[in-house]
Amino acid sequence: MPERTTPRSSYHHGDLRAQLIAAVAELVETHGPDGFSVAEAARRAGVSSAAPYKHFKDRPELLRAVASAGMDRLRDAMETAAARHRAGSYESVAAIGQAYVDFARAGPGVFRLVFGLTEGHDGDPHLEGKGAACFGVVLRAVAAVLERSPDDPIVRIRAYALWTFVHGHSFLTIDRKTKGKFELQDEWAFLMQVSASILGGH
Amino acid sequence: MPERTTPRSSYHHGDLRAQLIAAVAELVETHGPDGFSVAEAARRAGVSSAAPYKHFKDRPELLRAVASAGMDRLRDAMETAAARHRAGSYESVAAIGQAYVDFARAGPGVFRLVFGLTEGHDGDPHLEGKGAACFGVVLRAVAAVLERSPDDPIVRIRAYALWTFVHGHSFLTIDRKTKGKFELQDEWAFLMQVSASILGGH
DNA sequence: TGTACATCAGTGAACGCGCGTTCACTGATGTAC
DNA sequence: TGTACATCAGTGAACGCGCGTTCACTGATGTAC
Repeated sequence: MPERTTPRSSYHHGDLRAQLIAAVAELVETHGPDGFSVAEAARRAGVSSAAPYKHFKDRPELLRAVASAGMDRLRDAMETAAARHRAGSYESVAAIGQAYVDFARAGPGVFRLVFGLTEGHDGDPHLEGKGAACFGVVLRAVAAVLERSPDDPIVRIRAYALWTFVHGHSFLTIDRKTKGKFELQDEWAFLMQVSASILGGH
Repeated sequence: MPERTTPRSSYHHGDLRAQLIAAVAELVETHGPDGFSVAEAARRAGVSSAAPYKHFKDRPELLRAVASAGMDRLRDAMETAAARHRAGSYESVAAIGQAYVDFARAGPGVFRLVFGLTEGHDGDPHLEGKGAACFGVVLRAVAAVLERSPDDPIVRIRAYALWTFVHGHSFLTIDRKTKGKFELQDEWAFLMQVSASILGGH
């Protein structure tokens, strides 16, 4: 449906920037991280193909904005999930993992984009900062479980192992690589079990 | 360097199919899974832009061939790595993981392609079969450690957990998401430790 | 061994297409007086 | 409250580009006799 959802009443749009980001996110979902065009995004926002350039310098900048917005939503989801459980519980850690996987499943294209944007624009400090914020959520949860500082190397390596694991599960899930090999019955139990086996050992 | 490496002597090329696959693999490394064109691949092989169509129906078929070749190399690397250690040892499992990570690091673009080709051409049975073969390598190694059948659900879930973990580490590594968060000192020790903690529990 | 011919793997020119981006423009908005 | 004007966020036409794919073709190769 390449129609804009809310027809514009006035000459000025008022919300174009956000709507372009949303349109690109949709396109990325259906056509992959490179399968969008500025033109198509403009079309979906009900605007001429030149309009986006009032808000974004060029195509890459628009794409980065989409990734950035995705990172924000991810961190938000992780924090909300963690807050629903007692700090220091395995559940709080598993819940972060579950939020992560759910985020990936809800928008595989944006998920891939968020983590695959290394191509070309390596080391955008803005994006890197947001990525670090996400890891911070995991770090604090793990620190609470282990009753250690988030800066403790042990906390860091365990947090990384957990992240790695959830990240891999997310990717394999959205890429349907589990098909025919392995059918996961109870994802929550799986997350709890692996969290425990990574955090439980000494 | 968009030059072909071995200048063609005769009118017939003799090795075009393989050389196109190699050229696309290179392009995918530098420009991402969608950043290649049939035209550029032909140019690199020193051939007219129509020539590839003698070997591949269309662009997607060429891309699938690249993914397929990548899968072959990956399975090969895993099998070779496993064979270097005693069957049933943690080392054999960690070695498979190391081969996997090394493969990803050696060609991040192709690695991403191999696992991200879900877009559009879902469920290519040929590719799915090769994926299953890769998982089979892990499955057999884990079965040997646990002294159980590869069909045992416990073996399957542990193998999946391991795969997940190595897959995630591979992605985070090639996407440089570890930068500033966590510097892995000894990857082999890391792989051994996590293998043990996933396989060692009961 | 020589020749006729079918087949194969290339050529190169051409097509239509959609894209990214620029440009001079114009309608709407907000603010200073 | 009214008006002049700067600024902002759009328009729409145009550009050059490279791509995917097709087509009629041709040179090289292998095989049957």
